[in-house]
Amino acid sequence: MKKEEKAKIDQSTEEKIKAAAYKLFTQKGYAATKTRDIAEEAGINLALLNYYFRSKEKLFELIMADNMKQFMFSVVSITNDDNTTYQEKIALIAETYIDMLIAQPDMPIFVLSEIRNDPSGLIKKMNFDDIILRSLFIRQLKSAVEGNEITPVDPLHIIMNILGMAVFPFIGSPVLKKIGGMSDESFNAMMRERKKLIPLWLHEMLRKKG
Amino acid sequence: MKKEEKAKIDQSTEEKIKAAAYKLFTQKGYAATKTRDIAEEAGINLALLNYYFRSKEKLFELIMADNMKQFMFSVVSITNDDNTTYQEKIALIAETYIDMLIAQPDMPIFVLSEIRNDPSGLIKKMNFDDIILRSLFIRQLKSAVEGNEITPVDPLHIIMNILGMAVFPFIGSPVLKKIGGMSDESFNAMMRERKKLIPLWLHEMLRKKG
DNA sequence: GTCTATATACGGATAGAC
DNA sequence: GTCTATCCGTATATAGAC
Repeated sequence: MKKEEKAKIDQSTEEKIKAAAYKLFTQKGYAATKTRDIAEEAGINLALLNYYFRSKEKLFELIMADNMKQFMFSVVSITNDDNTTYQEKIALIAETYIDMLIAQPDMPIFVLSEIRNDPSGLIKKMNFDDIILRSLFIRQLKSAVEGNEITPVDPLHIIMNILGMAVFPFIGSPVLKKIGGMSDESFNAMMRERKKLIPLWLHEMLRKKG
Repeated sequence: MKKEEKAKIDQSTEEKIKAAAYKLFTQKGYAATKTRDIAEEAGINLALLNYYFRSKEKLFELIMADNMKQFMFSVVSITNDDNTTYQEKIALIAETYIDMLIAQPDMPIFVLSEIRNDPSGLIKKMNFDDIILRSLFIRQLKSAVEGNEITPVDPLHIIMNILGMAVFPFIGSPVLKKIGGMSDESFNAMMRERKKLIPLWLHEMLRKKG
C-alpha cells in the first residue's frame, strides 16, 4: 500500500473530505468542481459530504478561508518584524511565497479567480489596507525614501513588483513551461533561483540614480 | 437610446451572441457561465445559441481561441521587429499589454485559469517555444549578454519579470485596489504610470554591475 | 432565422435503512 | 456514522411550429 493511501485511511472522514475538497476546488475552481468528484476523491459516500458540511457552498467557504489565510497572511509576520531591514523583508517575502507556491502552485490562481466574481464579498470584508500599508515594511520603505537612500517610488508599485515577480510565474506556469520547454522539476529549479534573484533585482530598482 | 444598445441592434445575431459569450466567459469562466445567461445578455432566444454554435463548448472554444490569440500573439509583431532595440521592445511590450489590459482586465485570469485544467490541450498544440525563444527579442538579449553589455541572466527570467510586472497587477487587482484604497480610475492611472516605469526597472535589473 | 415547448442529463441535497 | 435510493431543481440541447 502506498504511503499516500495509508495516510488517507488514517484521517478521519471529515478530514478526508476536506483534503479532497481542498485539492479539487483549488485545482478546478468552485463551479467546475462537482460534489460527486469530491466524494470519489475522498473515497467516501456523497451523502457524507452533506452530513458533515451541510452544503457544497459551506464546504467551499471553509476551503476558501483556509487558502486566503495562507495566501495573504503568511507574510504579515514578516512585514512587521522589528528585527529585519526592508531589504531583508523583501528577501523573506520572496522566499516564503516561492516555497509556499512550489508546494501549492494552484493556490494563487484559485484565490484570485474566485475573488473576481466576488461571491460573498470576501475581500471587501478584510482590511488589507491596514495590514499592508501600515506595516513596518512600508514604513521602512517610506523612511528610506525620505532619508534619500533609495529612489522615490509609490510603495504599491514595489508590492506589485514583488508579487508579480514571485507569484505570476506560478499563475502562468503552463504557458511558461511550454515556452521554456521545461519539466515541472526544471521549472521549480528556476523558481528557486528566483528566491535569490528577486531581492537583487529589487535592490537595483530601488537604487538611487546618478 | 444609448449608443451601446444601438450598437447591439446593429450587430447580427451571431455577433451579438459572440459578444455576450465573450463578456460572460471572460468574466466568470466556462463552468460558471450558463447558456441562458449568454442568451439573455445577447438579448436573444436560447435556442439560437445552439442554432449558430451547436453547443456551449464549441462557442467557448471560439472565444477562448480569440482570447489566447490576443493575449499571446499581440506581442509577436513587437518581438520580431527589425527596427527596434531590445530596450525599445521591452517598452513596447509593457505599453501594449497594459493598454490591452486596461481595456480588458479580465482577460488574463480567464485565459490562465481555463488553461490550467487543460480542457482540450490548447497550450500543448501551440508552439510558443519557437515563437518566443527564437524571436529577435531573445536573440538581441543574448547577444547583449555575450557582448558584455548587460548582466548575464536567463531570458526566461526576463520574460517572467516583464509579464509579472505588467500582467500580475490586473490579475490581483481586487486585492491590490483594496490594499491601496484605489478606485478603478486611480488603479488604471497607476497602471499607466507602470508603462513608463517597467522599462526603467528592467534597465536597472539588466545593468552591468561592478 | 427565430420562437415555444420539451426532452434529457446532471448535480446538489435528503430520506430512510442499517 | 455510513450507506442506497431517490427527489428535484437546473442546464444543455433539440423538435417542431411559425
